[in-house]
Amino acid sequence: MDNYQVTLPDGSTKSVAVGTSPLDIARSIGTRLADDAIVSRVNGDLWDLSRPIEGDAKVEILTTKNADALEVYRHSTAHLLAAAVLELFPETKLGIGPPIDTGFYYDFQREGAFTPDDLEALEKKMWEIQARDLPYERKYTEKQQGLELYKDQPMKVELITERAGDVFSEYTLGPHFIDFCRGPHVPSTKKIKAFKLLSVAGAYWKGNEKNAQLQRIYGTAFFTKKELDEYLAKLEEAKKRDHRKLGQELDLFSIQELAGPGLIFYHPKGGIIRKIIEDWMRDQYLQRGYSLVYTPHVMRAKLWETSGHLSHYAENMFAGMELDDAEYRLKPMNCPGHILIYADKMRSYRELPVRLGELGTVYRYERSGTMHGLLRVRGFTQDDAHIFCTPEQVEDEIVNCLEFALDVLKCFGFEQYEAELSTWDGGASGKYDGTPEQWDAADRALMKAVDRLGIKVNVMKDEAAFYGPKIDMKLFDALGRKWQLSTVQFDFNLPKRFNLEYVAEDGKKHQPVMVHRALYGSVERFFGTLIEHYAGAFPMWLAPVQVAVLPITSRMDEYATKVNKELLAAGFRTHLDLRPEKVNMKIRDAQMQKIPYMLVLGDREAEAGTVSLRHRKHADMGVKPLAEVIQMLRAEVDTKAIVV
RNA sequence: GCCACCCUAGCUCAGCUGGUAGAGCAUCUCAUUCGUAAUGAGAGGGUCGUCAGUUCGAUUCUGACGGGUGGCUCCA
Repeated sequence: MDNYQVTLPDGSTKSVAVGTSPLDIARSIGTRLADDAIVSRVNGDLWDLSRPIEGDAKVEILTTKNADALEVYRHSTAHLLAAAVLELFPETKLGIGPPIDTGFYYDFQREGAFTPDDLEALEKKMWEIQARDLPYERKYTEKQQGLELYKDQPMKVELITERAGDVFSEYTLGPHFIDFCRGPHVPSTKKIKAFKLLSVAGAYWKGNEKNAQLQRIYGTAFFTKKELDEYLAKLEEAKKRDHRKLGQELDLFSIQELAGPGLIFYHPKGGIIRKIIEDWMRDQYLQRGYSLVYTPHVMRAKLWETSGHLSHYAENMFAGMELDDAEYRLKPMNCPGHILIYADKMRSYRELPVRLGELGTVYRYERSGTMHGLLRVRGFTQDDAHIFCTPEQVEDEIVNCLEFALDVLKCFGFEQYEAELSTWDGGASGKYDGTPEQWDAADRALMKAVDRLGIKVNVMKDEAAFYGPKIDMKLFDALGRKWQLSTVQFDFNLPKRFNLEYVAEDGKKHQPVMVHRALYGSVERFFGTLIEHYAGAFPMWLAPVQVAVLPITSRMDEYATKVNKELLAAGFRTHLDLRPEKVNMKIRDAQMQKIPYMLVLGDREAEAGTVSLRHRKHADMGVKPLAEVIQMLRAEVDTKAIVV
C-alpha cells in the first residue's frame, strides 16, 4: 500500500503516503498548527506526533487548547525530571511518573533523600536537557531484550515482567536516557516551556504499604510561563483561605497540644457557628420524618464484639477501659447504639421506615500522620442517622437521603461537588458481606435514586464497604483536595449480627434493610470546608458576629449601648466596641474579623436616632433609621437560611 | 504508622559558621474624644517544643520523644 486516506482535523480527507506522521499532516495544514501541536489522536487513540500512521485513519491534532494534550505534556515533563535525576544521581532507581490533576510526579528510589536544594539543582538540569531539544523517540523492544536492557532498574523489570505481551515500547531521550513507557509524549523536550518542582514526599511502590517506600517528587507544568505563574499565585491565594489559618485569625477553634492531636476546641465564635449548623440539621431531621435520639459515648466491649467492630475496626478504636463489671469502649460509630434502640421492642411493618438520627460524637484512633485541621480528626460529631425499612421502601428512602444531601449543599452555598457510587467486585474476592441478590438490589436502588435526581456519579467498582454499597458526596478544600462529606450506605451486615427483625403483613418476621447515612459527614469536617468555602466571610445567618456597633467617641457610648440593646432584642449577634480608639481602628478590626455589618455612630446619628451603615464588602451604605436597618438585616438573615 | 521538612514572646517572624535572645502586632498603663481599614508614649512578657548526649559552654551540633506541614497508606 503506497497511499491511504486520512480524515483531517477539519473533516476533509486526504490521500497520504506511507510513513506519514500526524506532524507531517499538521505541517501540510499550516506551520502555526505544527507549532502548537502537542500530540495527536489517531482513530481515537492518543498517538505520538512523529509516529507514522499505518493505514486509513482519522487524525486529530491536539494543541495547547486540549486537556488530554496537557496530560501528555505533563507526563513528558515527568520524563524530563527522571532524565535529570539520572544525570545528577545516576544510582537512582526509577518508579513511575504519571500526570495528575495539578501537574505530575515521578517516584524514585535512592539512598539519600532529595533536599530542597536538590530540587533546585534538578530544575536547572531539566532546563539544560530541555535546551538540548531531544526528541522523545519511541521504539519497540522484545521482552527478553528489554529485561536485559533494564537490568539495573528493578521496578522497571517488575513492570515489564507483568506485561502480558512480549513486546513493549520504550522511549529514549537522547543517547543516555531510556524509560519503559506506554506514551505518547510531546515530540521534543523543546516543547516543554514552563514547569516547577514543588515538593518531595514518601510514597509506597504500587501504593502498597508493605512495599518499599519511594521518594516522590511532585511538580507542575503548563504550556506557558504565564499559566504557571497564575497557578502558583492561585496556590498562594488559596493558602490564605486555609481553615486552619482562618480558624486562628478569626478565633474559631484550636487544637491543643496538651489535650492531644485531632481533638477540637471550639472557641466562642466557632461554637456559635456549630450551634447554628447543628440546630439547622436537627430542625431538618424533624421536618423530614426522622426521630432524634441520644446514645452513650462509652459502651461495653461486648457490644462492639457483637457489632463486629472489635474484629474489623479495633485498630481505629481508642483502647478499652477496664471497669468493675466489664471492659468499656469509646464509640467509634453510632450504628450499634441506634440498633439497640430499634431492637428494644418488636417492630411492625406499619411503623417502618424507622429513621433514628443523632448528632453523635465518636472517637476514632486515626493514625498519627493522617490528621488535618478540622478535616481529619480523632473526635468528631456525625449527623448520623440509620434508616430501618422494608425492601420495598428502600429506593424512596435513598432518594430522600440524596435529596436531603443536595439540599444541605445548596443551603450552605456549595455548588461544586462530586458524587461517587461505590460498588462491590461482583463477589469475586469473597471479601464482601451479603448475598449477590442483596448487592444487586442495593446497587439498583442506588442507581435508580441517582437517575431520579439526575445526579452525575462516578461509579467506583470494588470501592464499597465490606458491608454494602454506598454513595458519597465529596467537596473540595481551598487547595482542591477532595473530602468526603455526605455518605449514604447500605448495611447488610449489622441487621444480621444483631438479628434485627420486623413483623410483616404475612405475620412473619423479616429482616429490615438498614441504611446508614451522614450528610455533613462530620460537623467538624463540614465546618472546615465551610470556612474555606466562604474564606471566613460567613453569610449573615452563619456569621458569629453579624453587626459591629462602633461609636466614634465616648460621647456616643450611651447611644451605642442603646442601639446594641435593640439589635440584641431583635435577635442579632453583635459586638459593641467601646474602646477609646479612633473609628478607623474599630472599622479595621471589624473588617479583619469579617463582620458583615458595621454601624458607625457619631453625634449626628445620636441626635437623629439613626445609624450609619457599613458593609464589610460594599463599604459605606449611608445613614438610615435603625428600624429600617434592623428590618433589612433580618431579611438578609432569613433569605440565606433557606429552609428547603 | 511511613518518608521529607518545620517548631524562637499570645500572633507573624529576625537571630552568619556554638558564648543563655530581638522586631512588629497583640496585652497592660497613661495621654488623646478624633467621622468609614492602624493616635502617640511607656511597661510587662521567652528555662528558644520536651528530655537526654557532645562541649568549658547549646536556641544553634547529635539522638529520642511531642506537636505541626506536605505527601503515602487509611478514612467522616
